[in-house]
Amino acid sequence: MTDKKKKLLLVDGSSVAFRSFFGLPNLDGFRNKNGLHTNALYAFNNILERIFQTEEPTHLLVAFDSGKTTFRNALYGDYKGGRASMPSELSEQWPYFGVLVHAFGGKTYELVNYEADDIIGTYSRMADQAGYDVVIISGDKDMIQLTTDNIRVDITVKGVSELKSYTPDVIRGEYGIEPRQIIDMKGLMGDSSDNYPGVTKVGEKTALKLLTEYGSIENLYEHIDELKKSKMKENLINDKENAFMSKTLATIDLDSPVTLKLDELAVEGKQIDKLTDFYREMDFNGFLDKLGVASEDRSESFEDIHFEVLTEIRPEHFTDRMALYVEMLEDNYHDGKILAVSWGTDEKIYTASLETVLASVAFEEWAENVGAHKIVYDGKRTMVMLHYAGIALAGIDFDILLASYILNAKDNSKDLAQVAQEYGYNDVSFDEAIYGKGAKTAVPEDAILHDHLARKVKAIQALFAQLNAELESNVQKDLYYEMELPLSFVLAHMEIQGIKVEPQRLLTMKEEFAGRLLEIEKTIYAEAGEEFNINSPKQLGVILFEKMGLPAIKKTKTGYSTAVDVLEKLQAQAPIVEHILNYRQLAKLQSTYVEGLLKFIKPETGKIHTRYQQTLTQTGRLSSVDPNLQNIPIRMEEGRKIRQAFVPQQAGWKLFASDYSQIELRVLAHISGDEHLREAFLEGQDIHTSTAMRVFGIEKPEDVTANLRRQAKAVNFGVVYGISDYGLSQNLNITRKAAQEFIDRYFDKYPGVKQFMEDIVKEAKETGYVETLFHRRRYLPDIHNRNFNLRSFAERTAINSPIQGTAADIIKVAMVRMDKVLKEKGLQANMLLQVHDELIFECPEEEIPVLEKLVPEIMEHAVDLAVPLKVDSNSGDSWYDAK
DNA sequence: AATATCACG
DNA sequence: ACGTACGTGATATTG
Repeated sequence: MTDKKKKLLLVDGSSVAFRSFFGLPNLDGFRNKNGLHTNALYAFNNILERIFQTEEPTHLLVAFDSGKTTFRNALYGDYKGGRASMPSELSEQWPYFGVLVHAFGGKTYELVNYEADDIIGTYSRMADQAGYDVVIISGDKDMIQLTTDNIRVDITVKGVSELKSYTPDVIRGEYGIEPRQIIDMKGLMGDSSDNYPGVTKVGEKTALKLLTEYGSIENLYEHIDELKKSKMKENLINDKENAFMSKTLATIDLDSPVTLKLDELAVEGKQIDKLTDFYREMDFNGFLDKLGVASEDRSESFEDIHFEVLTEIRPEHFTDRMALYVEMLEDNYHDGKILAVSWGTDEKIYTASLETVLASVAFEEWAENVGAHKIVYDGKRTMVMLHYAGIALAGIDFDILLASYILNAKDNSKDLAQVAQEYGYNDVSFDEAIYGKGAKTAVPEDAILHDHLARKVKAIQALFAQLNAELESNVQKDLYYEMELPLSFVLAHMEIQGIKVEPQRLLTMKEEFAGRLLEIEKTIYAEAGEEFNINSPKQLGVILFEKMGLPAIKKTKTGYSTAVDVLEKLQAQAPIVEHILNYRQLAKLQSTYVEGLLKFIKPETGKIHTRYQQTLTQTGRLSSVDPNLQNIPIRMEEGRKIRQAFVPQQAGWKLFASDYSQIELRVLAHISGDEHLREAFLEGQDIHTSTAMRVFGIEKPEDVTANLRRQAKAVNFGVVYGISDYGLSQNLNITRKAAQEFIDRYFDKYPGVKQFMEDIVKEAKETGYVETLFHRRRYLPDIHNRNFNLRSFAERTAINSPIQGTAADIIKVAMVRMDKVLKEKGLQANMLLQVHDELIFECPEEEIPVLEKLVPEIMEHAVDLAVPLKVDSNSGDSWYDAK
């Protein structure tokens, strides 16, 4: 029986720490709860993890440089001179690298007067002689001088994400010299980062040529007379001293006075407790979860939680004010499976299986009782889930997720533990730790599941008061209680209601499109002279710009751009271009809308049930997913026909749609108070025509040509987006200079708008955030960024968000009121969809006249602005016809 | 998992 | 000089 061969892993801690820091430059993304930067520690952990797995070392030493000066400074005062000092963001992490290594069961070492290189060199030689395999990890290429048949050196490339292995053979192959000659090479070349000189004008190539011929610096200088007269020879002679000194500096000491014995470097194995403590301190939750034992281990550190698993639910299990949590793993709650339910107060928490809940009258009575107050996490989700279980949840008083989103739209994590942690509550696990992720997702045994749910309920209880108080201090209680929370109930109803879609209409289109696609495909292949994947921008680029020689107008990160604006410019040059544009358009309709929507029609009801994301956008808008019903085609007639498939749920009913006209510009007129913009709306003028008249100095509206109106419209859009000359020039296909002139003229004519833009950016810089009319906040951390791009982006965002956000607020108010009025009036009409500035209803034909009055009434008076709001309405037998 | 493209307001 | 319009989601390809 033979022992496994011993393997020593030597890590240049200082150099790998530096590489870790600069390889993961996302400083803001990696900070723990105390504000400590953790990016380098995170990357360092990754590299340790990886080399442990791939190398399986029996021994480990991580060496660090010690202090500023070493014996090399005695030799050459400027050694490593001129180096920028360590950034504070890295130095604050420095003390923790050792802690991490020790938690991994490894030793660290540093030695006064010596560099990490020398420690590593010394141990590598000791181990080599003792018959170990040795692997060295460093970011410093000088280290490859240490390679032997038993010593491999891995150098980090691209941060720390990749390692390049050096062995004597690799060095011979790459440089044509032996490892021991590396120091001669460095001696001749010098090293700019370590700041030693070498020989003037001698770089890697020359050095290698000389070494292949003469073998070493010593031998070279012995034969220096044999060299032909040249500038290089002169330099060699002049810099002889430097050459020898540099060689010495490059030479790693193999006999430094280290004190640890090889045996003492044996790996002790991961110290799970230390590692857990470390990860917890750094907030490395992903690593905690990966520890495997972590969830158990973590829950040991949790405070004990007392809860009761009920098998029979009775009225005494409920009191007035309780937290409620319903668990489901699927994102899409329209067809997921409830795993279990938990509810409780500060004193008492219960959990129960779905079966138990369904078998109980008491639960349903409590859940449906508006007077029984509930605090939840993601109320809309909870309502829809329970709806499918036959329970009409009512009485939601507070929604933790919704509140955290209002307090900071960045807090839109699905995970309760994430939100809890941000508010300093840590007694609850991340879902990933309990259920795993990806293919490994699994439901744990009941004991763990119920414990997890009980902790969630406890967290919900614990967070309520704090979040509520923060809403209060931000003056956001109205926004929350009057708008967002009631809206979440309205949205739940809309999602449950769904919209009916005729599969037959889509299937007919599918067949037609398939035929036409095939035809266009054939034409394109013929014109290209070969078959290729038209859907691949890469392959298409090769055909258009290489094979056919069309001019490449724009490039992307990965190659030629083949986007519409590019293709449109090439249209005249080759007929294939137009065919590609047609193909693209049809392929998009086919895959995303025809086939895509068909997949979402519920067979039982013939309806599509989207989900609105109420806690996602940074501006306060909703978004729609699975499927997205907010981007159904309308601009092109071809695509618009998709809307013919969207119909009322029963015969004799109609679809009814109302949309705000120019709501964002009206909002701008209000919040900027600009006199001329306000006047235009008050007088009911066509806003783009009015802008054209002012900006282009035209007297009469009838003199504004279609083209001038188009340009004015682009300027108006630009204003809302936080205009820039470049953006406008791109949009209008004009020069930057011309675009700038438009902007100057606009600001000249609308000074209130200009003032607003300046003021709002100033406000953002002072407070760090901007607000809508209803106090919805958007924080702009980049507003002070030194990076021009990031700062400019933040400035444009400061302008756009209050406008887009106020418009979003307004339609939300309208939705809440609309829902209420429909109920009060006992109408059968259902609100089905929201598309940012538009609401879509279905109703019996006879209710159409009612809606025609009622909906614009509510929408136009959702808020009182300095300009009127205007709403246009239409109805028809399909969404297509409600135009 | 990232990138390019394109659908909407 | 810097390099861009604001806000989203779905699909297909490719590394």
